[in-house]
Amino acid sequence: MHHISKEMSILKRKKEEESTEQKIITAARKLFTQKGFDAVKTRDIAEEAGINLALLNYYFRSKEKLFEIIMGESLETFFLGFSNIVNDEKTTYTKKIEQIVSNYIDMLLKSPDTPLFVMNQVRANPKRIEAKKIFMNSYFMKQLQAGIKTGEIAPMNVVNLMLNIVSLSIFPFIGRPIFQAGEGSITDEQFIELMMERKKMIPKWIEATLKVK
Amino acid sequence: MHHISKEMSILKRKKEEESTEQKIITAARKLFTQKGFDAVKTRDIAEEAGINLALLNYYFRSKEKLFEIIMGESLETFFLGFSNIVNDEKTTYTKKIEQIVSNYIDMLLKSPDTPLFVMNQVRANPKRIEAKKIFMNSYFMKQLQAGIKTGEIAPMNVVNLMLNIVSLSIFPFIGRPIFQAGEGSITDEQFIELMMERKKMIPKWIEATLKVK
DNA sequence: TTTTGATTTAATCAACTGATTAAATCAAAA
DNA sequence: TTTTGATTTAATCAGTTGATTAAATCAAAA
Repeated sequence: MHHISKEMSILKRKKEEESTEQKIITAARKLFTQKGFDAVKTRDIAEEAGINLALLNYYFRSKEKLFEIIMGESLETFFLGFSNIVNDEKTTYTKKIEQIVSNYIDMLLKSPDTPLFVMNQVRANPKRIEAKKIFMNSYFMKQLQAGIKTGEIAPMNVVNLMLNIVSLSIFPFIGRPIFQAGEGSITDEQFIELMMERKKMIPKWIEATLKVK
Repeated sequence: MHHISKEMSILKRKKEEESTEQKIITAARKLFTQKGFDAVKTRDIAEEAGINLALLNYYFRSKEKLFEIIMGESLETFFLGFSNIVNDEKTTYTKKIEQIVSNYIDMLLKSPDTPLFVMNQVRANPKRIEAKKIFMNSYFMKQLQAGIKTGEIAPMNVVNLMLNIVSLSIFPFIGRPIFQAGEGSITDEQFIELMMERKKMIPKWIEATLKVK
């Protein structure tokens, strides 16, 4: 019964700084991505959002409901851009490699906790993610196979190629806490700088592997 | 008081299949690495170990205590082999690259959940891990810099080189649930086969990147 | 057989947690 | 001013969870 009024309120609250719904989602996203589902308490979310527990359940019926929203967002962030790039028929495969790398590194510089969060949740609750299918049926895939046929690319398992591109782009963000732990470690600025360099270099490195027999 | 008798029992129980302590640790390792600290209940561990809750607390005073043991094991698994390889003064840097890759892929084929587990825990509770220090002070490092000086290796940030080696080796295991989700996905056997191929190829790919300017 | 320590059973605790409810408050629209 | 909906406060509930305890059982050593 309470929830009918909710929808109407959204229309009313026109251009305020941030709606209560958004405050809750923002807080939930921060905590869920940082600590995972089980480690986060609904009371923590309410506090982080600057509201109270009752209101949280007034907007989102349950912790699970709220979580699913965050999860959906993250999956979209993670796969949507990829899908668009890889199916563009106007770009060369070389250009696509650059775009995939740029896309991931830029995104991860903004949301560094996303990959660990996504990997955890996918493992805990195997979703219908068709990452491999997207790649296998992509225009990018056809371009690569054409390149192999002409000899421009050395024969190789294209799945391994794809693994290489995403590994080099994503892993540094997953392993970040390890490189940044301890004394003589990297500052945040140095890490960003390093990733910017990788953004330039990964496509070149990948190109080099395409010549390896 | 109960815990004094525990130590003595270890001496007694000579060559039985598996001590109760070990059964508990094995169960805890399985569950913790699969699901993380918060998602695992002490009752789950007891059940998985085939004993009861009271006995679990009789051996290990608390869930935390038990967790620290598993965590320590995992960190050791993850970094000890690496440290040995990288400081061997008798092998070439090329050989070291092969060994690092082999070491990680072999280990991860046995314990696929370790990296995600370690990354999660390190982030949640930043430990004094000196991964970067180990690498920076290693003999491997000196060999690389010597190679750059002679021009055998193109000038590059050695941290990026290290990142490349571990990214290519480890990430496929972290991303595994994604590649294996959905319909037209890879079987376990195919995944292992793919990793065996990577074990051969990654050193070659890395070699290729060493020539990139 | 007696004794000792390992293990189980079962009950209990206190704290936490997700969720709900009713009443009060508040701000803004009508 | 009245009304309406958003939000708070405070209390409560039931289920979970980590942990402890006492008594019973069991197996093997002494």
